[in-house]
Amino acid sequence: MEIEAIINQIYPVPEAAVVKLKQVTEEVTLPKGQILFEAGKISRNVYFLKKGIVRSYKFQQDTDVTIWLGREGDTVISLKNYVEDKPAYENIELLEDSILYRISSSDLQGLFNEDIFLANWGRKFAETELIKVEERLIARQFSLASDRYNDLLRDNPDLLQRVQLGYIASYLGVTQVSLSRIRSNIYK
Amino acid sequence: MEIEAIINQIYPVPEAAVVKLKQVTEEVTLPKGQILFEAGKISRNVYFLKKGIVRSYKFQQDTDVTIWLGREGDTVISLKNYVEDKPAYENIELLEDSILYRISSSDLQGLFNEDIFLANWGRKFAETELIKVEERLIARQFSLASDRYNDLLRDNPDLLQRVQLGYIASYLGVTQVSLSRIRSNIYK
DNA sequence: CAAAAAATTTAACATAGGATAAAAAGTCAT
DNA sequence: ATGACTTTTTATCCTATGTTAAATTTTTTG
Repeated sequence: MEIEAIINQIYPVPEAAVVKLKQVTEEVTLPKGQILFEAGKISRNVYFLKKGIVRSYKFQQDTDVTIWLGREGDTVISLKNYVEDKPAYENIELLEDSILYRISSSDLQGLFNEDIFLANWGRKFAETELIKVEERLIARQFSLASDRYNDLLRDNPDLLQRVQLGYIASYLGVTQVSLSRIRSNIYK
Repeated sequence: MEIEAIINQIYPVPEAAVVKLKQVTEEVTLPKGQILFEAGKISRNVYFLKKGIVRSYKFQQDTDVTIWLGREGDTVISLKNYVEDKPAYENIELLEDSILYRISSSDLQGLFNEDIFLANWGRKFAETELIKVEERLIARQFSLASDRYNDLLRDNPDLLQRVQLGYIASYLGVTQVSLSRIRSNIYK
């Protein structure tokens, strides 16, 4: 997915704004396993995924919980870095060899303060992500793990192909064993 | 809490921008029980809470789940209305007689497109809310209901005073009965 | 202030999903 | 291909939390 398409899919902006963004964007190819963000550290970068898949996870109390999965066209940031300039609470790694567009946070910040279209573009990005996360929080409350699995299967079948089940499990909010049970249809 | 303080607490903006916002702001006093947003409907307003308390909730499968609780200084919006101009999925009601600042979405939208400071202010608002929701989602995974209750007790003791426990329960992601058990310290 | 209504707690029982461990299946390197 | 390692499934047992209903307590209202 090309950078221009990614930008306009988040929120359409005039060509001039796209050009400004492209000027500070660098394309990088990185191998599977590469860590983009590390818990406890500050990274001054933002990425867009041209090709590949990415996992954000948190390690706590001996468990590894997947917070988010990203694919082509998604924006990869560590919220604490991006919003508050503070150390990340999560790790973000590449699950496949990937091609990414990289922008430094300070360049992006500079553009936000200088171009109103980009400022509104950044606003839309955060707003859209906000809805997604709120919907996930609500789904945890209203639906069974098996329903959440079936929803994922319906809406994002490719994720299930490309991401190992242990990661999917905690993304859905259950243990791997439990997800395995769900899949084998003990329930339903 | 005065409108100027609310605005600058979200993200500081120049006085000129505050003035623009204030020009389109109206102060309204509304009684307890008043519905600000209704599921399935579009409302073209945004509110800031000067005084009072507010609850956002969703009714589904015979259960009423509290999504969010707001108090003095908080911004009250329906995400689907605000971001996508679509019908709300939640209801939002006043839990106390309240005083609010009201702005029409179209006025706000107009300011976002005209004033870069306000556009970035709107961006910061969404970003900050995004972090809060993501942290709640993560807490659901890592902590027991009793821990989440104790965290709320520590960080927001006033909410527990002002909001009935049935609402608090689903906000924490448990049933009222379960919260009652937690409080009576069967656990811990 | 008494009656009615609403909110909270308590009790008894049920279950989705967690924990641990072992078996099976799949992947990778030599 | 063969063995080593990783991932997924299966099995057993267990617990936090759900469900329903009844008993209290608190709040509201005539």
